[in-house]
Amino acid sequence: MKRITIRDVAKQANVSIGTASRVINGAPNVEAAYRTRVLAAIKTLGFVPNRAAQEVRKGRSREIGIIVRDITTPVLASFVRAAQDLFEEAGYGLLICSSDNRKDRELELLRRFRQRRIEGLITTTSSEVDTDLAQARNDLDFPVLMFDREVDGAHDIVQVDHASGVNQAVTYLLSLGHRRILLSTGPLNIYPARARVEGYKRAFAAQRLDVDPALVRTAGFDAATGFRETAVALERANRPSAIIAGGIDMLPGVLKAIRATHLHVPRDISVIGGADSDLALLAEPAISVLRWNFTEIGATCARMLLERIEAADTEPRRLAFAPELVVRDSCAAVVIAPAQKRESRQK
Amino acid sequence: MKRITIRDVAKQANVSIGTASRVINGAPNVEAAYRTRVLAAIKTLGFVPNRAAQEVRKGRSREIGIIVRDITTPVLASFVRAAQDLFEEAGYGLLICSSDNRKDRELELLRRFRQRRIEGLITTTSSEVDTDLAQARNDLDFPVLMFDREVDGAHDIVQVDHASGVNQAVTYLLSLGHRRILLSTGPLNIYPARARVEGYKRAFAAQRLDVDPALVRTAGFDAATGFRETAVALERANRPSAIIAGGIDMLPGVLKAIRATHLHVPRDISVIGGADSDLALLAEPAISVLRWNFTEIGATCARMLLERIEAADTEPRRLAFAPELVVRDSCAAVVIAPAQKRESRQK
DNA sequence: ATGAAAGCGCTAACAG
DNA sequence: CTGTTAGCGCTTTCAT
Repeated sequence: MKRITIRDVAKQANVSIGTASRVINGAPNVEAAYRTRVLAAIKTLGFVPNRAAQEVRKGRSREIGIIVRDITTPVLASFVRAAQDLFEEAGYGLLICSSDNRKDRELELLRRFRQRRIEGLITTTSSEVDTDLAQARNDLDFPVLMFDREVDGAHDIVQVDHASGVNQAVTYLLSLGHRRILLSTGPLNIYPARARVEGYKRAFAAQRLDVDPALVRTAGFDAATGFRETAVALERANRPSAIIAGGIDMLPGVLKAIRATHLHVPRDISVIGGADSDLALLAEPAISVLRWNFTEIGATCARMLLERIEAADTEPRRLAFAPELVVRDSCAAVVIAPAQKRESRQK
Repeated sequence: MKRITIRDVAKQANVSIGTASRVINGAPNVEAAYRTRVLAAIKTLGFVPNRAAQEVRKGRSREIGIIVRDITTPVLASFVRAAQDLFEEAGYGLLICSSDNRKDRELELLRRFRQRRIEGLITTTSSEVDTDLAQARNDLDFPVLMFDREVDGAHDIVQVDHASGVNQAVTYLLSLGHRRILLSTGPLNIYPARARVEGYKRAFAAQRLDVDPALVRTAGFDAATGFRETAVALERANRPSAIIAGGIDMLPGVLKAIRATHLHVPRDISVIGGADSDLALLAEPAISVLRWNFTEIGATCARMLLERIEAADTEPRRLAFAPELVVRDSCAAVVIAPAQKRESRQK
């Protein structure tokens, strides 16, 4: 089965290759009779232009890359979808990849994107301090928009204001009388974890309360870590009275661990989720969460990157979106004297 | 910023373009001294071969395409990941796209894949009977593996045995005394919906019971439809005593609708989910589900497609995987006399 | 083992 | 408006 090329089309339509090409690319200056003949030839032969050849010749790919940690996370999907809509409208295709938060995979994806000569990249990174990754990013000859990270280099940056989010959550819990609040989040070499810890400390400081460093855990963002951290914390004699899931998809892990201890939410333990989800909404009781408008954020990223592609040498920009605390039924007021807490469990 | 090409590398290393190319492609017959010089040049110049040019010249893309309805669905993500692992190992890249179950988008994706000259495709389809889609699929000049669909054409087919799954679910519910069982699933122009309905009827027939056609709903697979169908059904005087979510991600919608009516699971209404999820596991009570090994299925699809690429003219094959009913706490035995049911609601 | 040169499928510049 | 032709970046003969 021989591949049909533009040459076959030209021959079939009895025109030159150039004319065939013009028709394919919708050039205006083609006589109607020729155009119809070429179109007919395309149809009968079932010709589809070879994209790779077009890219080589045109010297540009009209593709944008995007790297997320895990496309499965529904909020990230809405982020990607919003960005995709804008890119398609602007004539760009979108290559979507998951890094699984692994350095080797991230490097591999950057390499492939270079090979593909993409014209822009929206990405997070598994580490802000890793020199290999920083090197690989700086070797890129297309603009990079950093999402929710804090890195050196001339990148545009769009972030979620996690400090504000966790600050709202902790302030709320403190007002309910909670003092032992577990924050489980990712490693401090990544901005969202640092910001959450900062927001946590700020909220305590505002009330002139001390932070128990043992309650600030930075082991990882994923659900499995959420499970482990929660399980360990709940087994301790002086267990926390509230937990903040400091990651976008940690909530399942946290809830599984709580379930395993037979503690009751919110009577025995209050919970605030790191992002909204069906699970948070449908859990019994419904879980209070920090929520962002990911669709808006995705659209903004796309817009900024498109502008950057147009104007490569303007100043890098930086933007932050503040989350909103959605109060549902997963946080209860707590008796102030710590000794009482154990009793309330019996009730 | 000038793009560096293999020509620059050759010049820098003082070798011919051919030699540079041989080094880049790891050809064995290059003298060590030349090789090191080329490698050094590549490094200092930061050269990365242009993938599009390679594809044009080699006449093949070494890419596989995959179209799923919605990559967000976690089970589909594990399906894709398993397939991806095998493809990468075999030297193929994977282009992952969501069709959103929309015909226009599906056609557009097929068109793009043709332009990209992919060498194989794993896909579902939004309609098995649509002639445009069938036409577009048959115009493809690379092998297509149909996932969970029933279409004409010389495609390999891998399916989930939904008939068996729903049959298990209904048989189980009948054994608990349920008679009014709502099955909410997708339109009958798609295999998984047809198969589920068939499994439903078979289970009733096996007990010599009649099916109430009003309880077999085929409006759609998505969560929003699950919500609507459930809400409507629960408002009727003679409401069902059990609901089967006949779709991979319908459960959130079903549960939301139940929540809105203040009915209690499983006392007032029993529920079986169409696929396993964190939500099913963590809901209160935990939801019984039909479960498949999506990782295994994804790997199988990849393997079959790779074999098909090797041997284009062997007989198309067909495979089905049976789901397993995972019993949790969302189904209760029901009092047989229908009149009693309303009372139990007050209790 | 290496270099020169042809050419993959296509677009665009040029001449007519 | 159309045809001819150079050449995008690369791989792969074909000589040497």
